[in-house]
Amino acid sequence: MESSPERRLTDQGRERKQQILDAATVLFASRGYQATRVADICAEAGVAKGLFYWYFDSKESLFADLIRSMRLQLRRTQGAAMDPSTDPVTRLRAGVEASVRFMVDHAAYFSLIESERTDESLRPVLSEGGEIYAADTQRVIVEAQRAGLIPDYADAQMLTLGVIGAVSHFCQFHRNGRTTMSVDELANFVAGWTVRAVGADDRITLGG
Amino acid sequence: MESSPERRLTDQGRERKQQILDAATVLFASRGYQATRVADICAEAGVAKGLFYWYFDSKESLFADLIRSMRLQLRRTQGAAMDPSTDPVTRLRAGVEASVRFMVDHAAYFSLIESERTDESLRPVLSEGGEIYAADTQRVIVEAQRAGLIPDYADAQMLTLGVIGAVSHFCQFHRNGRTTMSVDELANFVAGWTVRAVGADDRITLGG
DNA sequence: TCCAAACTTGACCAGCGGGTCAATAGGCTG
DNA sequence: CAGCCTATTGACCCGCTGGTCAAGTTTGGA
Repeated sequence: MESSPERRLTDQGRERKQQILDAATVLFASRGYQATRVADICAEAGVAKGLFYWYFDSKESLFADLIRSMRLQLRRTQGAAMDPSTDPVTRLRAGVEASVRFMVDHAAYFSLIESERTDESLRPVLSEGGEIYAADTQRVIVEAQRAGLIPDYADAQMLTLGVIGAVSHFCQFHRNGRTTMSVDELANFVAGWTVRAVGADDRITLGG
Repeated sequence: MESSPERRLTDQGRERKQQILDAATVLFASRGYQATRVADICAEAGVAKGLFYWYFDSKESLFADLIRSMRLQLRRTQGAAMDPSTDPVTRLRAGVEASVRFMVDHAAYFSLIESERTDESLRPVLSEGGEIYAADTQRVIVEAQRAGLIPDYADAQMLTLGVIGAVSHFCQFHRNGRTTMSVDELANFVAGWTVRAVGADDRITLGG
């Protein structure tokens, strides 16, 4: 019931908190949120159960912490990915590749998000972001359509959904071991896939 | 502990069982498997708790029933949609459209599958199929590659994953209300998307 | 009409799991 | 050293939930 808004954590305290956070990440990712017991987290972190509630208000609050911290990281990384001086299709390609790499690197996080997407009690935390990515992507696509690089017979919004979905799905397959491609190959393949799907394919002289 | 392999169900019995199945479907879809209590299912179905265990061995066994029956239906539907006398790309298109329609029609089921994908205890049941579906799709793609309708610069397996992923994520977006397309529009759009992504695009005279 | 099997009920049970708490140790500051 | 705050423990609590059971009702068939 404690854990007031501001409580001074010593170095050791911060370390312990992170330790619990890490343990939770691992377990959440492999079993999902619901199926992971607070006792499991504590065991994994090697601390007593009471300590969990010294650092977190509840299991759910820890989850929220986790998600928020990840989103921060993702936005930072993504921002650096696309060179604004290049044409929109190139940027789209670069963005997709960067996203794939990031998602593969942080597989545990994304596995977690994926699995708890429909959990009612967690929905607010999960949906509070996400639209941002969509907006970023859609902007590039619209720009490409204006430049005539993507035919506009399809709704930009649908194309955006497709791109986002493709990235997340291919990464999911990669996590599940359904493909053994290296990260580089995967990133390249997904980029090609989305560019083609979006109708911006510039292959003309491609062959077997 | 009962529910022997063979027990004669009367008409009323079958009806009741279906009733419970239906109630479970609704609740699972909206709250997920873990968060749905057996008591909730019984309340929704309007029967006493004991009756649940007259028709099912356990909560998990009911879940398995649900998944298996749905997979059967999907495969039947898809098979019926693809006319073997047509070329592989046309068949791919038809299969995708049929799948989209089916998934939209049975949104509740697929929402369920999506949400419980990473649940450890449910993984066996969930993954036991799926490969069949993938194999069906991959066969068509390979055929198309052999016929020269799809360039073979890409691995057929990856293209297959892409198709399956696209169908399921577009349907997911539809369930979540991220798109307001009608089913017909959606099916058509997804078919176009996958055909393009796979590299079998035959648009030449398409315009705005 | 009568038996057995199908069906239906709701009280009950056992264990699990999130959360609490009192007690204790350790460390910083005056 | 005294006082206070952080840190840490593990036993304990209690509500919830999957599953059981004994008892009763209905149905189908001989």
